[in-house]
Amino acid sequence: MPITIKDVAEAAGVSTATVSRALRGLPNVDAGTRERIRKVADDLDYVISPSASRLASGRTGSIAVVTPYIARWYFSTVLSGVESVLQGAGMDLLLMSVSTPEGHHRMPPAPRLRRRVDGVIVIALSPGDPQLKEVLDLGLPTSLIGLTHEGTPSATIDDVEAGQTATQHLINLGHERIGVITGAPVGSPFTAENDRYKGFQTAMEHAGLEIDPMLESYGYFTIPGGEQAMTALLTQRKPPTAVFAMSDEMAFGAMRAMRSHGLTPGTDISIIGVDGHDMSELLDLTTVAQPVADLGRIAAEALLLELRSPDSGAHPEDIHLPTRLIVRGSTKPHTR
Amino acid sequence: MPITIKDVAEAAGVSTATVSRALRGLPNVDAGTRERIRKVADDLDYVISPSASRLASGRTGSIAVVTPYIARWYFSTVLSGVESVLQGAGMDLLLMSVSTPEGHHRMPPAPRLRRRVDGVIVIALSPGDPQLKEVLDLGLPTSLIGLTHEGTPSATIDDVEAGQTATQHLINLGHERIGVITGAPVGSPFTAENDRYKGFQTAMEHAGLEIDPMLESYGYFTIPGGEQAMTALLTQRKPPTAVFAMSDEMAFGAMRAMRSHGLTPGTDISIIGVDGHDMSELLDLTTVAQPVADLGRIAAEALLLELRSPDSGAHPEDIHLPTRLIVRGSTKPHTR
DNA sequence: TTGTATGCGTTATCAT
DNA sequence: ATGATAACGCATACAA
Repeated sequence: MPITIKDVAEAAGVSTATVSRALRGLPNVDAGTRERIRKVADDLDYVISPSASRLASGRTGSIAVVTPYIARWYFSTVLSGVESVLQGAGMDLLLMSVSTPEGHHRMPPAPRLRRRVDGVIVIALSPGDPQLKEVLDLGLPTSLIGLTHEGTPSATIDDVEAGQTATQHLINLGHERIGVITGAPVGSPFTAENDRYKGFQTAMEHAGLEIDPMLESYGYFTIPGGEQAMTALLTQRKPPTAVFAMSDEMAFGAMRAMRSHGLTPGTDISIIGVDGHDMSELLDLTTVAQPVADLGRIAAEALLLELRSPDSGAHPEDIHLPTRLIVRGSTKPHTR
Repeated sequence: MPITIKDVAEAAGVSTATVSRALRGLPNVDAGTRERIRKVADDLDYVISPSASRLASGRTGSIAVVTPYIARWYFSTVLSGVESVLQGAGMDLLLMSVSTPEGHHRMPPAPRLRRRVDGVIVIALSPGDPQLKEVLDLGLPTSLIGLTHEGTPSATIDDVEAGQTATQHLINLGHERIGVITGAPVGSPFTAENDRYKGFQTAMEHAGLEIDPMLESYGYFTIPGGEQAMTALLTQRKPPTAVFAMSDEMAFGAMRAMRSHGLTPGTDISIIGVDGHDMSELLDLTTVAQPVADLGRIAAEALLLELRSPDSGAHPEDIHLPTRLIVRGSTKPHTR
């Protein structure tokens, strides 16, 4: 029923081959012919059949975004950056979540990727996640965001630096008993998390401060988690005077825990996060902001580039984007 | 290079037609044959070619989600609900934003939808938006979320009720000078917004209270917008004692404005929002919560249903999901 | 229940 | 610069 390339060809008095070339902007087409074909196609309201085009060309014109979450600030913001670029490039964006909104696992994404996308963008999956390996094993052009993997291009921030910056800020304010809220309990496989911890360690060492294991807690990168983590820290015999939370959302929860205990963030206990979350300004949270949407854009652009020149050896492995310390009211000089 | 249906057919000693039927679970296939084919396909690691299948069948197996924003709480949460259902149904989800992350306009979505999806889910576009009309005019099975349109199924909350509930709550607390923060300046074309305002009016009328035009402001459904709006209200000669903000995010901004003016939300001025935003609990904001992810799920399920039975006359037009008043510290009895 | 054969709408190769 | 035509890989009507 819909108009096909054949209809256009007949109406324009040329072959389908010429129509195909003309409409795709390929060379070796008379300028006049091309214009005529364009007009005819437009008049006929012709729309190419993606399925047919894909079948014949082998290219799908679409890119999958694999993410553990959709409704969380970091992920949705990255996603918006990615979408922006892909949309501009005329690429279809296939969204694929690895876990349900409730956090449950579900069908692995890899099988659902095969034969239907030209490339994949993976957001902040844990490097140890088997799902990640499966996706990478697909052998598709891939771009990582918020995690690195040997041999795969990625867009990240310098998490070591971020952790160090955050910690150093607290140190500069005179704090010595500095607590830390990480994501997962034990040696997590999360690149970002590990690196931020390294930065924390480095800063502490340089300052000649000791890391008290009792001042370490974890909050799964969620608000409630951060609240619990902070509560745990507060119930120590000797609570910290400052806390480095590895994400703004955990910091939010931590601030809430402080208030529940009658403490004022900043005044009683300093707290700093990482992210630059929309809400951090509102909550007056000091944070090490990262250009999240840009991470998405950069990764998408890198992938598009690779798709266009599958050969060009010089693949920039990992692109680092700068972070920025934003000092607000949640961190204040230590008063003894 | 990849395995095709032909390879499977040969390996299983049957025709491609039988393989096609067997693998798709169609009837009229011997149970044994089907099993054998399944095993062979599995052994060969066969994956169907979507392009070929689509071209031959005419179905794309994918659904587009058209949304004005991706990185905002309401939209990303709806999206996660939608994705969850579509993923479960084995449908591809094509994400298509109508504006850039910066809010700028871009290529209209309608042309990008043609011939590549079986159905469309539209999230909270303004009823007057030309983009919406274009999408609807595509004639594709469509499901709306957060907006209604004559003749198109939708999943929404009862916004009139929500507005009324919120306002009534303030009234019940003894407030009389009640301000309202809407989204857009003049008679906005936004279904939800208009309805919430109607609810506001109704509640005020029933209580015999007058609506002071000077106590109406707008904040574009954003935090900064809400802050400005509240600031405008606070600089009135006679500020309100309570404010109904049409979204939690605007309420957040409003709370910030209050604090900037040395006022405490709840104690000095009561404020209530609509949404049930993740952060509302943290900020102790009273709100009329809506089941956002559910809206996405319901809409997706409705669309799937329609795709499966294009005929079955009884299309439930608009599905209303219940809201829930959550009272927190931002609203308190009026003290004169 | 199974096989045969045609069509789906392009792309791309090879001529011209 | 343009045309003819063979893939591309599957679905489906029709036969058997």
